[in-house]
Amino acid sequence: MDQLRPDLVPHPAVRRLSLYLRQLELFRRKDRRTVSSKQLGQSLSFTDAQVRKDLAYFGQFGHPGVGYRVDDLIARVRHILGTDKIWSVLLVGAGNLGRALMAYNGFDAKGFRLVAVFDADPAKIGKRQGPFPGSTPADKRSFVIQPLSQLKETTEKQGIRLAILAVPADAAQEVADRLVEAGIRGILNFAPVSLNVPHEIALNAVDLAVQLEQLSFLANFSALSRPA
Amino acid sequence: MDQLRPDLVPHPAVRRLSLYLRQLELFRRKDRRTVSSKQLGQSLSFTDAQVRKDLAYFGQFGHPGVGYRVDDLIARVRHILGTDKIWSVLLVGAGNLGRALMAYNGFDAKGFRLVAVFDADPAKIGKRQGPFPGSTPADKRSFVIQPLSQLKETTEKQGIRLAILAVPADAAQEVADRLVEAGIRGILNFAPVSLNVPHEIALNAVDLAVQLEQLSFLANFSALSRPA
DNA sequence: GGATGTGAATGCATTCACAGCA
DNA sequence: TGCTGTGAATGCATTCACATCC
Repeated sequence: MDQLRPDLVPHPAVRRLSLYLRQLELFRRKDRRTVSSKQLGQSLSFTDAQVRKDLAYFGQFGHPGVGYRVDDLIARVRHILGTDKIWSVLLVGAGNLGRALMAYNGFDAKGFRLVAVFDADPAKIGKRQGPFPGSTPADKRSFVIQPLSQLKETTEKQGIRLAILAVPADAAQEVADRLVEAGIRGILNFAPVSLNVPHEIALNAVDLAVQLEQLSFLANFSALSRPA
Repeated sequence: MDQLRPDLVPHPAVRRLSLYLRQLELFRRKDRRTVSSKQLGQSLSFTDAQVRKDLAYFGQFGHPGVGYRVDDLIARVRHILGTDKIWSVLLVGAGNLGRALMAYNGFDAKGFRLVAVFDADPAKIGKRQGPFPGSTPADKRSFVIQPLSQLKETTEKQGIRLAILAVPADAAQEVADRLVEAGIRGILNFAPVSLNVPHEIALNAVDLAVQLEQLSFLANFSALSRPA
């Protein structure tokens, strides 16, 4: 696995790997010990062959006649995805979405920890956000909003490698540049713009409008293309 | 265009169509009158051939020697995506993410309008959320949280066809079932679970963990696979 | 010259189908 | 028998390359 050449792996396969992990964790919560490619596939509407092929890109994890041991496969997939270690993550943008992300407490279980929050607005800088209602008693985290000028220092000091970008569209590219400059290795962009970053920086985007437009397109025609 | 068979169109092409639209609107704001497939492609890191092929799935919109008229192409793409009309959208889940979505005011410009919000929590029902700071003066919208029991009635009365699902994972499937029952045609799911819905219902999912895991995978190897 | 639209060629990803193992 | 892992076959999507038009 450590000799894995990730550029030989189909991108869609990596995406599905995350979904397999999510389902496996669900199976484990239900105390399932093993799962077959068929069962795992069905739970996600993929074929069994797809599941086996995807997993086989990364190694031989299964047991013929038995399936995959749930615990074991979870550990393997986490290792492949790199989430068997904890990633420190920073957030830029303490607006509405930013606050929702600060309040979200599903990060830790997935191997991510939000450790710093930045914003350009002087009115917000230095203010403390949180702790948030609904967070577990053990997890009364809160964040002091930092100015962008501290991006590099904080990133280096805290060994942060991933960033979530939740700023207005017209600020996004500039912030992205500064993130790269600060040494960030991957950016999750929620701003509705296409960012330019050096090719060695991992980039992922979530655009609400794009998502809704897909639905709009499909929903317009679902009546027609219904077979039954 | 109205005779378009959307099942003949590659799914990735539809996704890119949304991105083209976003870029076109950007070009228009900069008062560009026409744009070539090459320019449009470059702005998104696609090839010019990709852009032309994608657009050609839907019709002949370009002018040889000139390119595409920005205004015209925007109108065409909107029509294809179905966002030349306004879609009423409902939201289920008035938690942190739900609140961020209520406060978001980019919906209207894209052809969507959030018109109703539901939650299962009796403590929230009947309460008014908003208006939200940062919204334009003309747009002081607010929402009275409705109980799920009103899902069907509200959906029908207001002609709502799309839903955004922002509830905890363990409630998501049940809510999805009720949305389908209420006559919803498309669901955007933010809960980290795989939903089962009838195939004629359009479904799109955004899972924060999945997004971050992709970055984690890529960032782990970006140092290795750097060519320069 | 500068651009589109599009068949043909290529390249990827998915699916099939089966040998081999528990 | 039940299931994995995997080459071979298929099916999609992307890219090429060029006829066509302004």
